[in-house]
Amino acid sequence: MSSKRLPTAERQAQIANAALRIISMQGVRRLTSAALAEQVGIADGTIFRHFKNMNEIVDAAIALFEDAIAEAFPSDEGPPLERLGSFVVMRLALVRERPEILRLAFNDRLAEAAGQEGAARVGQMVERSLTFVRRCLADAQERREITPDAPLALLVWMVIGVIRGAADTDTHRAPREGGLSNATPEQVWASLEHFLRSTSKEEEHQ
Amino acid sequence: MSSKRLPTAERQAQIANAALRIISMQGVRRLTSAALAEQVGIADGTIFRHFKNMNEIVDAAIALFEDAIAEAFPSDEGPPLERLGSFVVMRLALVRERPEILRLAFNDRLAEAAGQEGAARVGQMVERSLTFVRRCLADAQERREITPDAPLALLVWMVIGVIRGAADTDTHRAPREGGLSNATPEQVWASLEHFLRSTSKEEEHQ
Amino acid sequence: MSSKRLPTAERQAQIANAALRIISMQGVRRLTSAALAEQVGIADGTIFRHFKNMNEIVDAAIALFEDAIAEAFPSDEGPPLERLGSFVVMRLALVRERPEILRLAFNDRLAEAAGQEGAARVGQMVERSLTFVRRCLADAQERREITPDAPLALLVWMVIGVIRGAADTDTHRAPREGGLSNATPEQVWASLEHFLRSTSKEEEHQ
Amino acid sequence: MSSKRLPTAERQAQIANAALRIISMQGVRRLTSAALAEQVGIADGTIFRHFKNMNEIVDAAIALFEDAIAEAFPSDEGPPLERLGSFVVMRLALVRERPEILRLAFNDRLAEAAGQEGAARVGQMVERSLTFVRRCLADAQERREITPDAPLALLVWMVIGVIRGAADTDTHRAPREGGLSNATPEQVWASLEHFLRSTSKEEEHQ
DNA sequence: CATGAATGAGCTTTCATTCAT
DNA sequence: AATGAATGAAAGCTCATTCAT
Repeated sequence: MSSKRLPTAERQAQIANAALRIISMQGVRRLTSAALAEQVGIADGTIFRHFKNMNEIVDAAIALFEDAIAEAFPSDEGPPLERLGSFVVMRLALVRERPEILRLAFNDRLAEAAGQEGAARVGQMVERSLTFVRRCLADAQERREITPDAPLALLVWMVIGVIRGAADTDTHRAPREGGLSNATPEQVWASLEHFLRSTSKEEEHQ
Repeated sequence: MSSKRLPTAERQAQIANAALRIISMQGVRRLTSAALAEQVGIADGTIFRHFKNMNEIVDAAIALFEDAIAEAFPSDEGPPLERLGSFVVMRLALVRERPEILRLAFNDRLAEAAGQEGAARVGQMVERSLTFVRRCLADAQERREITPDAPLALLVWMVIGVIRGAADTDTHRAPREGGLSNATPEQVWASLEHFLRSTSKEEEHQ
Repeated sequence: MSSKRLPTAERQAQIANAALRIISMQGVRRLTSAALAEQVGIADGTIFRHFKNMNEIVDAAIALFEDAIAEAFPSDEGPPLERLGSFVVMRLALVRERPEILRLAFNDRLAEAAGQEGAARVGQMVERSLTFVRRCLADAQERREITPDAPLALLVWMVIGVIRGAADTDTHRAPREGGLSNATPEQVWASLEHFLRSTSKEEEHQ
Repeated sequence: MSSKRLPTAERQAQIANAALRIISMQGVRRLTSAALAEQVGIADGTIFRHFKNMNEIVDAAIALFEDAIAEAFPSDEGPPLERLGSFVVMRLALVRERPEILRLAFNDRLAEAAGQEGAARVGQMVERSLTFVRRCLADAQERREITPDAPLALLVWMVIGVIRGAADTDTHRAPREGGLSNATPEQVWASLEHFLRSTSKEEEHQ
């Protein structure tokens, strides 16, 4: 898959990506130095010219994951439901483009391969996403754009649930009637937003 | 952890349970015959008097999982939102009582340890749950108990998202302000139901 | 294969016979306590109620072998070719009736399973047979019943070769044209004797 | 017993040879990866960089056996007793030079270690040898160089018996009076040929 | 006597890691 | 930088042997 004598930086990237791919497609148990070497197209011993040991490879894979997630955060400015919309759309796009990334977030695989410290890093990114969503929703509730009497956590779970569902559907399962697999991220968000907003109308009418 | 000379059936149950626990708490890579033996309190060789090999242990663990999930299905009778309510409450209760079970469903760990065939079995239980939820929601939409213009898949993901969220919150993370960790399953469902129903009121007013 | 609560002596015989059978039909590597137990129809632990350990089982099997061989020795009296004839006929009969016995003699399997001391015992029985044949042939040479200028060892090997050949043919291979598999032991000996004697005629004619 | 860092091909040869040696000198049960590694002078894990598993090691050993036997076949041309003479001499030489080879042929050890398929391969080489001898003898009978009224199978067994006897004598037992251990292969064949031919003279005289 | 659960040593195999080439 | 042979520590599994029931 790869030729000879690349600079370490490039090889490191190849290896980290291969690790991410293997973990998310075949599982942690298959993440072996031999499997990595084969994917990258080098001899197994060569792996350790570029990384001190397997832990550092998983660290590098986590870094890739962190970067990808970090890029999929919209700005903190603007009206809450707009911020949330950007977030959802970006995440759904990420699901489509790099399905392996989000599969890891909802799935302790990377964490497992990474041990204590790595698990914490993955957990932090997840936490940061939850916090982002929570803040948007809290603001929206305050502005009465969505119903304020639904517990915040419930709303967060529902929004995150949609992203998870999309991640699962895209990767595991065949498209299904009533599914949203061929809806664009924007269409999905439109439906979700409409649904969230609709709950507040009721209050106004009261 | 255990006394001596138990009948095979009992040991098998102990071992399968230990496997479930290890996979869900420590990850597939830690599911070793030594770890199992230690948890059960027997020597490692003894494991294989009770199971032919590790695969069969994972199979047994999957069977436990299947049984637990199968028991957490309510009847198919009755009004849709009532059925859905029972389902959600049962699943949330399962999350509280046996947190390791649902962590597996949302988490390819068991599947990974189990290979092709085992993965399929886990997938089927998940699918069956999704189908149950989808049917309840479709019926509710038909009866106009919830808004009919939200895509069905979206609703399914939101409901499932709540269960997943509960599963994650309960196990991974410290309770948090705005969380629902100390709400009872019934309270969580009440909020969720209120929220779902509120969306249909709007239509009536139009 | 067997019922419950037999006296030790009987079980010992069953077990030793089973060992002989397994070694000669399936090979030393398959001689395990579990395999023995299964053949005899008892639980594996029970084996060691009747024998202290596997070595003693092999010893007992060797004893069976020794007895069978010892019984297949004719008297030392009489004209040499007659003695030799009895010997050959008895051995060929043994090949037919209990093929596993002679397969072991020509085959270090028992010896291998038995270690140093057991190997020596098997070797002794073989030696005793060789010596018997050698003596008959030497006497016959002296009496000019067979040619005296063939080296004795050569004659011994040829006679033993016939017995080995019969042992192999009977067990391994399908009967073949030109074979002797359906000749009686007596017929085989008649041919062999005729052949041996024929070599001496020549001398007489000189 | 060996230095470090040899190319795989060489190590494979070393390992296969060691396997052959161990099987024939110590028995199948002693053919363990540890024993092989020790003989070759490497660590046990290293064995499996050169062979996928023990089966393949036994296969390689069988290949060595096959090659050695195949080389010890003379041409099919020429007068039958001359062909047979070459065969016998070559085999006796093989016995002297590489005693482990022929011990395997007369001994199911390799076959046992090799399972079904391997056993068949060993059996074929044996069969091929028997066929060669049978054909020589049949031709010789037709030409009246040896007596035509001895059953062919009997003659085959006697000739093969001489080779077996030599193989056994050389390896197992101390040289003995009346033995042929210090006769050259050519001398043994001379005696054997003389003996075989002598049987036909008789007929001429009749 | 018989059973079968338990043990622990030993075997095959895998794998991260090192290092001579 | 790259290779691939070598290492040694597990991991999975087998088996003789013990012993509570």
